[in-house]
Amino acid sequence: MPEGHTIHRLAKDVASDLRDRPVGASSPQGRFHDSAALIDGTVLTGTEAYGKNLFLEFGGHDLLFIHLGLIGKLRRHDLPHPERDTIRLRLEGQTHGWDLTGPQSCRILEPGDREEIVSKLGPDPLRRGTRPDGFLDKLERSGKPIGALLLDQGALAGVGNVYRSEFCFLTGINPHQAAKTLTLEQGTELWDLAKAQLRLGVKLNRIVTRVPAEVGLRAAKIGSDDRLYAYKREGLPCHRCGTEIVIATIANRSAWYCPTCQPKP
DNA sequence: ATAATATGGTGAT
DNA sequence: TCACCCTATTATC
Repeated sequence: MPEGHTIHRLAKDVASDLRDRPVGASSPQGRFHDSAALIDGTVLTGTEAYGKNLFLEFGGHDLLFIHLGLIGKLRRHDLPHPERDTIRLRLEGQTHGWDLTGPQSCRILEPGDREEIVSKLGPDPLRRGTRPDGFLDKLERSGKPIGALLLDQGALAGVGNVYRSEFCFLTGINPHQAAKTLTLEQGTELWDLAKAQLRLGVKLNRIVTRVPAEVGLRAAKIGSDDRLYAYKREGLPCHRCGTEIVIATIANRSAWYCPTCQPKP
């Protein structure tokens, strides 16, 4: 579920449900009980997404940090909530509530913590006014494969394992190619692509890389397995040339690409 | 019933 | 490079 587009979408949706009103906070699962009591009944004063990191501000000063990790979910429910014994944090507004399960992190930050977290991140293409310089600098110097750099949150914040395979496909770049051997034009193309694609991801609340380029927006009805070009498509024919998509391990995770459309230079 | 898997990240080896 | 964390869903016995 969670790449940067998911977190930005959550920041918006949670804000429109709960912002500027007192929020009920609890921890049915128990592990977050004391911290939930701290913010229970206070006003949600703001939400912020930075890459895959989510910050919720309560009472104008308490900052709650959430990172979903691989399996975490933050789900919206009508009230009353359905029962479940794994809810780390439950937030309740007037008409809707949000349940957090399986997060990698969920804690109240101390002063300075937010700055420390954010300072380790590369530019987030979903944040307004952000420039790609930090990403392009890393690209220029890094001997890592581009498929590894795209997953590095310190180089580019918000891209995950689906988008990295898709961006390499869409730019025709082989994911094994060393980042520093790419041209500035290719780096800029990757940045622009990340910006456009993650924005679309926020809008659709899912990753659909095939739609805008080839089919047009109304093709949201496209078969749910045909939304992507490469991710998890090993052995299947490339949507552009018919060659079988192959799988490789890059930066400890699976990456998929078309050996014809994305040849090694 | 048990195992494998998942759009992530950390900390040990 | 690996083991491990957290949960839910699907696949396999």
